[in-house]
Amino acid sequence: MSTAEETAGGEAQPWGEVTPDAARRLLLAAVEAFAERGYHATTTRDIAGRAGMSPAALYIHYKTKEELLHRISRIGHEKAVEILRTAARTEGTPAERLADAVSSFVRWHAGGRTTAKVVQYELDSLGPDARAEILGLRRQVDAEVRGIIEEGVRSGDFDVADVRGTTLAVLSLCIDVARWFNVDGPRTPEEVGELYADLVLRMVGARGDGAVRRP
Amino acid sequence: MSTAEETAGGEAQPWGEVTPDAARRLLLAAVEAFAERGYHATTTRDIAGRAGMSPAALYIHYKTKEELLHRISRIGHEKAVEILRTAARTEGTPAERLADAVSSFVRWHAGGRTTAKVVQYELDSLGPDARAEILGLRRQVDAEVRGIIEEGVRSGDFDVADVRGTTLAVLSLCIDVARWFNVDGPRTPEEVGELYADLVLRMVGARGDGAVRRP
DNA sequence: ACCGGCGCTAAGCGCCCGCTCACCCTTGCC
DNA sequence: GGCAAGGGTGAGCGGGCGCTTAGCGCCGGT
Repeated sequence: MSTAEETAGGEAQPWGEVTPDAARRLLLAAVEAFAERGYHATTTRDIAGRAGMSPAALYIHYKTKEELLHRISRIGHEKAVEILRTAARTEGTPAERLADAVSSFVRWHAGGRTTAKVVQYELDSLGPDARAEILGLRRQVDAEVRGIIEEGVRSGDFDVADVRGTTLAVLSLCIDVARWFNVDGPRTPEEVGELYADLVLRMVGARGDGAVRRP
Repeated sequence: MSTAEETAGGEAQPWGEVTPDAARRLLLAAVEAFAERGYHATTTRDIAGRAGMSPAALYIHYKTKEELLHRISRIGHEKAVEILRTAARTEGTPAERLADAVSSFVRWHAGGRTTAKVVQYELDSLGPDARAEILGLRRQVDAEVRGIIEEGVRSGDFDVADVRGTTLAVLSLCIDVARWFNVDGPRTPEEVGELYADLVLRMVGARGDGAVRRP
């Protein structure tokens, strides 16, 4: 009713749901710092400083430094599940849905590289409980992609020998974008998304898509 | 002349070239600790403890904690270049050489996951000079794979629209194995290597390999 | 038998970490 | 205007960090 809830276009700004404004600024500062230097190398003083506050202010909104990472990780993973679920539920052939899933997932990793890096690579910095919770979300991510591939195999659109292994490889390819993508590099997130969608369609042996393969 | 220099089989034990025995034990302990907890979360006391020595002993063989990471990273990257160079220089079709490069590179990441994790994911923990040196080795890694793909395109064996982007994707796929591979999981490094070689041949549109694609 | 030197340790220095606490402004309600 | 409440601050705590230093035991050479 009040502020910043609209998801009109599709992405809007990602952290609209974090409600006290100071808490959001702190979270955003933490994302930047964690992405640049890693969780363990980031100090609470650094996070507070980036948010324009004193070190003590952090502990009004978050119990510990780890809670910051936990919150970031959960929100990020929920977004990832949402992206893949949306692609999986649209209408179209398995090939179209897989291409949609891969290109939007890659766009998210490339465009929001800062967030994605923290979400994908700082999992081990969480304690056992938080870690276990996040692993549940990762299983959902895997299940969405595997579902599309399985359906393509059943319908004969895909030719895949090892469905679980190929699913893993497809996700791995998308996730690793967060490691190497460079905002100042030669490619836009959209271009990488398209390239990767083509590559993945080839990986699953999709008929009649991507490259010229019609006799 | 004296000890442990033979590379007979191909891999032997990886750290044979680190000469004072205590220095090698420290390096091995550092690899384990960095892989488990990350560079910044690892203490020099932990490294020395794993090697069965006092904290001060570390500084007899290494100037700083960062020098340990630097040494590990350089040795690992040199091994990576060597693996790819060997595959690129063998005789055979581009498809055979690419499959060889991918499967052996993946085997290295999966089998030596501990080392590979440190080598591939702790680059940013190095200082600017060491980082720049390692980036040079990474450029060699990229060049080896790109060379094979370019040759396959020239000979008409491969069908690739974006050579640089595809090279990046192939390497990315292999490297990310170090993140997810689980020694207690269902796949051996050899199996993953074969699966990935097939997937990569499909990515480059190789004719007459891997899956049934003959009319 | 002596001894120089190397590999190693016990102790500890100075620093900065995550986090706490006592207190202070601002704001909104009566 | 009084005042409770909540967001914010300055100072600082206990502790663990990377790294140093003084000195000890062992070992090969003569």
